[in-house]
Amino acid sequence: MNRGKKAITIYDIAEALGVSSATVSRALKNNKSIGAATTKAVQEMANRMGYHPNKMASSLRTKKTKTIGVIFSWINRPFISSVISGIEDIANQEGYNVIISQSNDFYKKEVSNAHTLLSSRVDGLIVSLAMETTQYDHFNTFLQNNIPVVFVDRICPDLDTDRIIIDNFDAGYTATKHLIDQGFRQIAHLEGAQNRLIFKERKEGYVAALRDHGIEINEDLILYSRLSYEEGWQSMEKLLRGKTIPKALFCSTDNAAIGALQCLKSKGLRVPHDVAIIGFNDDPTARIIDPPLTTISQPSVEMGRIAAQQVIKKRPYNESVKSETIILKTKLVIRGSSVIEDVRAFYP
Amino acid sequence: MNRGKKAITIYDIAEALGVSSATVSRALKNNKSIGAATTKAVQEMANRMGYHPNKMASSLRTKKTKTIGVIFSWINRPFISSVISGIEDIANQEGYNVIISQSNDFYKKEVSNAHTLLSSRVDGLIVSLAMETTQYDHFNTFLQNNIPVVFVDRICPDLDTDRIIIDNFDAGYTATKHLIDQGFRQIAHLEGAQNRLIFKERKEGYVAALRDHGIEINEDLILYSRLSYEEGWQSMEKLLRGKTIPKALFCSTDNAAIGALQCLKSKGLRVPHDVAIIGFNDDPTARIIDPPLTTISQPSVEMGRIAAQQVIKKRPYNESVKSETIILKTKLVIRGSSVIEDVRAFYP
DNA sequence: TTGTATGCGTTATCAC
DNA sequence: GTGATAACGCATACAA
Repeated sequence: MNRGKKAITIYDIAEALGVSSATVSRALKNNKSIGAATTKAVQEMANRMGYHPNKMASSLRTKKTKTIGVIFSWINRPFISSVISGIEDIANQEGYNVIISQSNDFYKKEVSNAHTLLSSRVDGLIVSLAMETTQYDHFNTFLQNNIPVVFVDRICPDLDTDRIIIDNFDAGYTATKHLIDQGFRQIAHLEGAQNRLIFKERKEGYVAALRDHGIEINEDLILYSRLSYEEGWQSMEKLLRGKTIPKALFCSTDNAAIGALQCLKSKGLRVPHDVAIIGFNDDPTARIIDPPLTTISQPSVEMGRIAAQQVIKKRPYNESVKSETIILKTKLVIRGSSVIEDVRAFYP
Repeated sequence: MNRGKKAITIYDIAEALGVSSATVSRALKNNKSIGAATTKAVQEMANRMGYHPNKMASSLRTKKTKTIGVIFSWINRPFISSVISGIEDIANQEGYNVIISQSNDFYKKEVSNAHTLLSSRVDGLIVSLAMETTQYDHFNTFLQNNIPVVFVDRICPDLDTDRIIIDNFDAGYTATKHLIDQGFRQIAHLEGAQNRLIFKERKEGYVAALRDHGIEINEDLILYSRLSYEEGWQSMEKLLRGKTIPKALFCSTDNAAIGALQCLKSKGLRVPHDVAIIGFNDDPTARIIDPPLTTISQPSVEMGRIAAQQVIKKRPYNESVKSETIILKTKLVIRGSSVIEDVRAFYP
């Protein structure tokens, strides 16, 4: 089988059956104007001949591609790959394809990805912004052409589009309050890039919780980084060298929290007895580390599903609803890293 | 901006410039038969008008979609999402789109995904088989139509296609030998579905290593499961209730290994002193758990990159090379879970 | 209930 | 160098 046989078209089926291509086209879509017998004959023949409809041709004609474009920073991160899994789930159910691209947190790559997806004439776009991005022109063409854009997690405050998010302020507040409730008052925070709303709001929640409980904000206890494992470790070292060593720590990612935790362990300090820790995301590592990490869990797969549903079910803009912001619930998962009486359960 | 303006075409540019659409088409592709001045004018106008080429039309005409289809079991797993990240990386570099679908380890979904991707007329296919799959007809159409199919990790032994794999036998052998070298002789194994080659070969490596060192195979020490965290835990419990309690354990996934490890810890047993453990994959959890898990690491991102390169660069079948099997190196990452003199480093 | 004819936006084959 | 035109495979308005 050396030469590629060329793909079967509706014309081939039509010829084999002695009917017109129009009839075949209709019969394949179960158009009721076609007789039951013909319809059956066409579909059987299509099967027998190994027909696979050409999506390009159909899309060109109907101007619908049944394709969702996706742009995320990195797809190999627990939270993000779960969101994508959710997107793919619904898309598949609804007969949509998903084209995935990653920005690697670069503005330029995000723009280029957006252009590519525009050329692919996606029917909708799901985006979580790159760390760098502060300009949003590359999404305008989508909006102008009435292609629904849904932001997930790292949203765009300036654009009036659908958004699927969690209440990051509330989550930050809850996490910090939990530490306060355990009796801690010197509470540090590892913050992320403040031009991304999620990190800004988590920090604001932290600050508000302290304020509400009469605890003064100590800027020395707030450290900025990109919140990787390594940076979590380094930040902890910096904190340990500081004037006031915190008794507790709220981190805006699990990675940073776990880095900090390992740093403490490496120096013979105990968690939570010397420093209590809370992370953010509930990555698989969180329940595995010893002590297991208290953290904020987000419904990642669900976020993806909802995002896909929004894109697919989206009403046209000229109806009453212009854009929707859907806020999902988070959960404070309390584990050993923040609670002194260590009732730690190994089993999930 | 309520009504969607319809997308710009080469005709719009042609009209604006008073040239023909053919000239525009050529100029946009930097065809040298077009004068430098015209070319420049066209490209500038295209930019100014916000032109984005319609991929559907172009694909229909050229019969090339510049799209790679991908089928994996689940995309939210560390190893797999890294492979995909690698694929996307190269694809992006080469101007290809990536359409992702997951089989959820179901045969039926894999077949349906394959059909969808066929309809999308992907220029190539990258697959890692579902757990269930034992029939491979759904890939034949691709091969007959000369669409390159590359299997990654979970390959198809019956189909003559490109493959990107690791030497699972060697890895299983190396892992087991490492345990033997530490002085262990009662070594158990948690195996996966034997109809997937990767698990079969890992087990065969384990068996061979034991044989080569004069250790008898004890079938009671070989337990089958789907190798999840929970199943790893349960398998460990079963082993602990057995006649001969193993001194060491080689698991075909990190998840199972970590489940087993946590089970031991929950019962007050110590790793590696009571039971030494080795996993497989080097998931992020492996270096985080206490003690850190000795495991086999695979170059996951690299596997993805190579798979994408194979798909894109693929020579036509009528040249001399028909198919290639690329075997990548694995590495035994030795950590605290398998070595008694616990020189454990917390820092990566 | 079915057939005919046209166009979707590109590219490629001719011709000039 | 550039222009006219056909063709890719499908869906649909209009006829019959």
